[in-house]
Amino acid sequence: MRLLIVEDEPRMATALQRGLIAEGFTVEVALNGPDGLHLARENSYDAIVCDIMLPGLSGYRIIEALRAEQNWVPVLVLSAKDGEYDEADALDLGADDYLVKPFSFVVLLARLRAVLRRGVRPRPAILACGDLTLDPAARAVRRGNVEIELTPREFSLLEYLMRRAGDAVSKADILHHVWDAHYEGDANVIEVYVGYLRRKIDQPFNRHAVQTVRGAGYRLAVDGG
Amino acid sequence: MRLLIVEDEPRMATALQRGLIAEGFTVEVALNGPDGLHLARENSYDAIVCDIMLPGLSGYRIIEALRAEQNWVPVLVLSAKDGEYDEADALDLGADDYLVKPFSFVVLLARLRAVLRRGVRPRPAILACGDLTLDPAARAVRRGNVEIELTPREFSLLEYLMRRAGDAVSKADILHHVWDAHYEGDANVIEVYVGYLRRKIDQPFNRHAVQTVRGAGYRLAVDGG
DNA sequence: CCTCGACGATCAGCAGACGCATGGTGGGAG
DNA sequence: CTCCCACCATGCGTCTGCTGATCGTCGAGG
Repeated sequence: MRLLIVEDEPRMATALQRGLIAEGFTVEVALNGPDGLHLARENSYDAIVCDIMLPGLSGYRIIEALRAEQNWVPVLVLSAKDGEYDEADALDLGADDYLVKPFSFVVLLARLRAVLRRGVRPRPAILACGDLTLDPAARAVRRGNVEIELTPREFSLLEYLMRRAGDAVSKADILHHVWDAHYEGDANVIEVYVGYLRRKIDQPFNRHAVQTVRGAGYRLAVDGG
Repeated sequence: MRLLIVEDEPRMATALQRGLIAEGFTVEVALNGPDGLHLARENSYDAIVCDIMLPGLSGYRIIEALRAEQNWVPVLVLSAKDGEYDEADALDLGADDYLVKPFSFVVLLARLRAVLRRGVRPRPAILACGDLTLDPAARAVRRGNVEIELTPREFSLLEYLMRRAGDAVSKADILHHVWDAHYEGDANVIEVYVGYLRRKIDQPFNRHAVQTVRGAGYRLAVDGG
């Protein structure tokens, strides 16, 4: 397992490096932001351990840049900040975990292993199908650069369909995940809401973004219609 | 997005439920370990938020049981313990994240979103015979790159034949698997539906993709006709 | 090679299921 | 009170699944 540590404080960097090497990892170290981003771009690591406060380029920007380039390497953030919004921001930018200094080495190890176990699947913080995008954290939907206003129900429905983009999703599934497990009403609500959604997210002269799969349910076009 | 909360303290459970519902999630609650495990087994959640100290069955055991059954639903653990080894244990058992009480709701949300990003996606499983492909998850059939629209019955018939491509499949088998085990009607339906299929999936100037084996049934050509 | 019977293919038609639009109701927030 | 959101009910047009009848084809035996 090959790791990159991005940490500007030399003593911390060295301590981490020693500890992780002792645990059997292959470890490289960058002492500032730009170097860290450069190394992360040029090499393929199994995970990155990254400080937030870095000279030259903050940890936030590094994660943002990597994710924008479709680089889904797991990133574990270290930070002296313990504000809840700092943590939430880092995670919503695409970090995989967040540890507040001072932290225990055992915990770091466990979290590192948890993050490594998940591997490098694409897990964008913002869902996209063609030029249709949905940001779960900001609860925002856009077609290109145009923001689309959705009601809460419409939003949940679209989010669920986008997380399963390309799959045919049955109405029972939709009812369970977007409405409620013991929802008793008519499945007709789904049809109504798909109708609402289409009016808002479809573009003229294109096919529906939400396709009907007769007898099976609905499918969100991977290219967003 | 459908969540399960397993938490024995009623006030905490209710608070979480309210907050998460307000964020647009579909939420169910279990107030003890056995109920939680039961619900997790019977239903399909997008994520589980699980306390560790539970009456009847600890959170550890729940995760362990689910993972042993190949259930990889993302689990976010909550705990009042702050011993570092507890945390390491939970993560190594297959939890996906860990929060120590008291925690910030904003952070819980962000971590939940991070955990939801990866989802559970065993993708491939696309059946192919020559350039004829069938994707059961997407409920899509194509000849080359051209999408072919099939009705539900046509689709299940083709799926069954493709899963047994190259075999001669008897009409009794087809009736059992595509129709119903105790279907009483005329076996002529099969002939009718094979006809429908051929019209849609055969290419001109080629032999039938679904070949007739006189007196025995039908066989799907391995090369797709 | 021809005949005949059994098996398979095709067709038209119908009943019911399905999906969609629309307008209406009710309840909660401001 | 007003607005908006979630949901319900109705009606319509289309599609699907199936039936029953007819037509075509294969192949064994003479």
